[in-house]
Amino acid sequence: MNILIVEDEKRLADALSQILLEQKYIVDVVYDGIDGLEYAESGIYDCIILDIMLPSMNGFEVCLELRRKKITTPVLMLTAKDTISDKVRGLDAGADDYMTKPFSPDELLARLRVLTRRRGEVVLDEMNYLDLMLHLDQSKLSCSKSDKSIHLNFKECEILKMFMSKPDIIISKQDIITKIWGYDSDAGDNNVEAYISFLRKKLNFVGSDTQIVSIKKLGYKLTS
Amino acid sequence: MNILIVEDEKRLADALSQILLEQKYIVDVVYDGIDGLEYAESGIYDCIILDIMLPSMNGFEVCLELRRKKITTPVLMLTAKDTISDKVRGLDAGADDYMTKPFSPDELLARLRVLTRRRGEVVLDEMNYLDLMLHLDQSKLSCSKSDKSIHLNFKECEILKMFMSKPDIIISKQDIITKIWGYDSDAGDNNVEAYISFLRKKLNFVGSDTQIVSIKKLGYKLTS
DNA sequence: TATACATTTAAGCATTTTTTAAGTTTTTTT
DNA sequence: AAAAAAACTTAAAAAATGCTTAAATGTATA
Repeated sequence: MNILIVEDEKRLADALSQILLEQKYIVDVVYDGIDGLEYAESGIYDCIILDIMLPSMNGFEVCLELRRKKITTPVLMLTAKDTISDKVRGLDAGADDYMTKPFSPDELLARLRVLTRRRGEVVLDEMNYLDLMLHLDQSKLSCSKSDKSIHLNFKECEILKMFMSKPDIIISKQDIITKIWGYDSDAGDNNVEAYISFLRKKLNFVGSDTQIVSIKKLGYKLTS
Repeated sequence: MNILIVEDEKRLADALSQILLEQKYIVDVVYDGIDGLEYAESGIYDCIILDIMLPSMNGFEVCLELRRKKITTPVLMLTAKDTISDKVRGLDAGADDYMTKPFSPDELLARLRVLTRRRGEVVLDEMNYLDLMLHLDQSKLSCSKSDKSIHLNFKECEILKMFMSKPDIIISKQDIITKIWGYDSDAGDNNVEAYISFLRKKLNFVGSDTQIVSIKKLGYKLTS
C-alpha cells in the first residue's frame, strides 16, 4: 500500500512517515505543492495525505488539479485550521476526508483504513486504437485484433495502456519506469526494453498493424 | 436518493430533515437506536446519519450491528463529543465519516455528496446466473445446477453471491477480504485463496459450467 | 462432553512474472 | 569506415503469486 505525504513541516512529515512505515505502508514524502502534484499524478498511490498550507501551491489547488486530471486517488486533507468553510472547501475540491491537527496516530490510521478499503474505481476496461484495429481488454488481460487474441501479463497490459491512451505521442523510458515501477524503484532502461520486446512479439502475433516504434534517445510511440 | 436520520433531539432532527428535503433528498427520521437499526437493515438508504447518543441503543452499537449484518450503507456519525477516541471508535465501528456538532448545512451537504457518490448494491435471496445455469439459495445456503445441489457454508455463500451479483467483473482479493471479513480484519490473501478453492470444488461438483477464473495480480471473476 | 462443522493457518508445490545479464543488432558520432 | 552508444532479444535465474491440502483451532449443538 503506497502513501504519498505532502507536508512542508519537516517534523510533522517525519512523524507521519514514521507512523506509516511501522504499519508496513510504503511511504514517499515531498515538501511542497508542485512536487506533490507531480508525484500524485503518477497515479501509483493508494492514498495522498495532503496539507493545505504549502509553499508554491496550496492543498486545495493541488487537489482540484488532480481531480481535473481524473486522478481519483483518495485524498486525506490535513490542516491546522478548523473552520467550517475550510472543511467544505476541501471536500468540494475533491478531498475524501479531512483531518485537523493535532491528531493521534490512531486517528490517522483509522482514517486511512477507511479511505483505502474502497477503491473499486472506474477503470476504462476496454480501449481501442484507431477504430478497432487493436483492442485491449484490461479485465481479461488480453489484447486482440479482429479474431486473434493473446494474453498479456499485468505490466505488459499497463504499458500498452499507456501507449494506447496517448497514440502517436512519444513516451520516454523514464516515464514508463516512473509509472509502472514507481518513483524510487531501481528498474533501469533495460527493464523497459525487455517489456517492449515482449509486447512487440505479442502485437505481431495478433497481426496488429499498429506497432511500437522507438525514437532513439527519446523513447517510444505507438503508430500504425 | 434516500437518507435515514437517526437522532433523538427533535429540534436537530427536524432541522436536518428540512435541509435535506430542500435538496430533494428523500428523508426518513427515527428517534432511537433500535428503530434506527431496524430501518437501516432494510438496505434501501443511500446514507445513514447516525447520532451517537441515543436512547435504547447507541450509535456505535447500531453501526457495529449493521456491519456485522453486512449492511454496507454509508454511515455519517454525528455527535457533540469531539474526543479522538470517539472518532476512532466511530470509524472502527464501520462508520464512513464523522461530523461534530455544531455544523453548517453546507458541511453536512458536502459530506453527504462525498459519501453518496459511490455505490449501488442489491440484496437478493435467490439469485441466478446466466439463465438458471447456476442457482444460489441464500436462505438454504445451497447452490445448485439443474438437479444437483450442494451445501455451502456462510462465507462460501457470501463470496459466491459477490461474484454472481457482478458477473464478469473482476473482484480483488482485498475487496473480498473487506466485504467478507471486514476492513480491519487480519485475514490475508491466503484466506481468500482457500475459499476460492473450496468454492471451485463445489461448483465443479454440481457440474457448473460457470467458473471462477483468476486474473493474476487483479483478482477473480465469474465467467461461463 | 462429544460431535460435527466452520474457519484459519501453514507448508509444499506449481506456475507465472520479473529481473538480470550476455550477446546481437542497429544507429549515431567521429 | 571504425568506434561508441543505444536499443534489441533471449535464456535462465530469481522472485512473486496462486493453488491445494492437511492439520489446528474455533464454535455451535445434540
